[in-house]
Amino acid sequence: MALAYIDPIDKLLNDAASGKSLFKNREVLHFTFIPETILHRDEEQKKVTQSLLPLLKKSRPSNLLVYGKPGTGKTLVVKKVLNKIQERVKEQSFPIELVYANSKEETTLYGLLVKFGRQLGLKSQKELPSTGLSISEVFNRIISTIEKNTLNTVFVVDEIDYLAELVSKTGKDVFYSITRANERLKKGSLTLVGISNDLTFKERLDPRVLSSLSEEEIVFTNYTVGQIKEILEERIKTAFIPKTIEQAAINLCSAMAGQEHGDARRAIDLLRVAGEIAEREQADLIQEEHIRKASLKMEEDKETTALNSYPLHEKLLILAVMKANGTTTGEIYQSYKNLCKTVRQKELTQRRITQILSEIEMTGLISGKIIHQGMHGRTKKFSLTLHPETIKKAFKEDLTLEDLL
DNA sequence: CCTCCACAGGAACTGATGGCGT
DNA sequence: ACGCCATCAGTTCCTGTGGAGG
Repeated sequence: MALAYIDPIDKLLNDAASGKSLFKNREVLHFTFIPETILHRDEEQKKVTQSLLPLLKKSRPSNLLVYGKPGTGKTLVVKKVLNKIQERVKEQSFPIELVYANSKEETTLYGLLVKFGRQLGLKSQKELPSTGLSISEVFNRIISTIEKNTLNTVFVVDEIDYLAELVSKTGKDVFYSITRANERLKKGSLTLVGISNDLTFKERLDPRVLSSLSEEEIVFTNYTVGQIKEILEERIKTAFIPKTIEQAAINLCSAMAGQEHGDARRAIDLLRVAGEIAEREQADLIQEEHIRKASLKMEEDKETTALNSYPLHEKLLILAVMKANGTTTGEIYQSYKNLCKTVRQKELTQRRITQILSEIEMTGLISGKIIHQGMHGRTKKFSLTLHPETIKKAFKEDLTLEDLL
């Protein structure tokens, strides 16, 4: 007699296969995927194109600075325009070389320059080692390749404010070198397109750099809730099978993203995650409820990955903050020292701890507030902004922290 | 009005890492 | 083999500070 055993794996696989998919083309819901239509950005597209027009005539356009909050399509528009121009010029003997780098992804100035160099054809370690050279040497090599091949280069620096930070930290004049590189070039040219989220970052820049960097400026305005809705609907047409998503869900999704400074990327992500959740639940309609779940999930995922990516002492500190919730640096430090003792770790100095605390604060996992207690001195009070359960769950895998939970 | 607390947070430095050019 | 360069985590030393309590 056959056993009435149903393999749980088979069951899940069967269910998944029989359950219908809500997606027609999931790819469309990734913001990086460049769609044919970028809605509500005609003005900006025009402006960007206009300022880069000189490239067609083999001359160097002004350096360009593009501002806008996250998810306003800045990067998309810039990339699209440049790609089109590049295509146009392909047949001509004066090619445009397009290099793109996101300063946020590169932790160092050196890394950023290397990334540029790589895209310009300095592929091998020999031509451009990933470490060991001085920054000016890397820069010289980049310049000489441009010259050698007579390239019209366009450097797109995303999140240029981060780069500005890096530069100021090391005290190097790279910006200045880049913006004035054209004076050194006998052949070829170099145009800088900076993209920034921070409208105030200019003020922190060296005035000499500023004058040549921001020859032209374009500001991307935030999307309104209505515009986000239209963008979503456009994507939904290609991404989902018709009639799988409730109108109310779309409204909620655009409203949620709209409140957060009109971030279209977030809205699209939200929709995708909601779709995935609905699919897993075998629902055949995406409803408001799924959007809410998706929002929660994304929030939690973000927190968990952030927590897990911290090194040991940062984790210990978060635990210390958790144990001594809502208390001062001094108390947290005590608590932290105890934790160190139990896991047999050498404790760091208080100076370092304050630094780490403010680093963690920046990511938003904890929040701090400076308080003055008169003759009891000045201190900072920290408290968790997330659920202790989330932390416990995230740290469970870390063996060194096992017995602290 | 002055004092003095309990830290905040800047600056400069160290030591390790990793890899260059010569 | 040697000096050099960039970077990172961490340390040492430091100056600055709002207001309760004298």
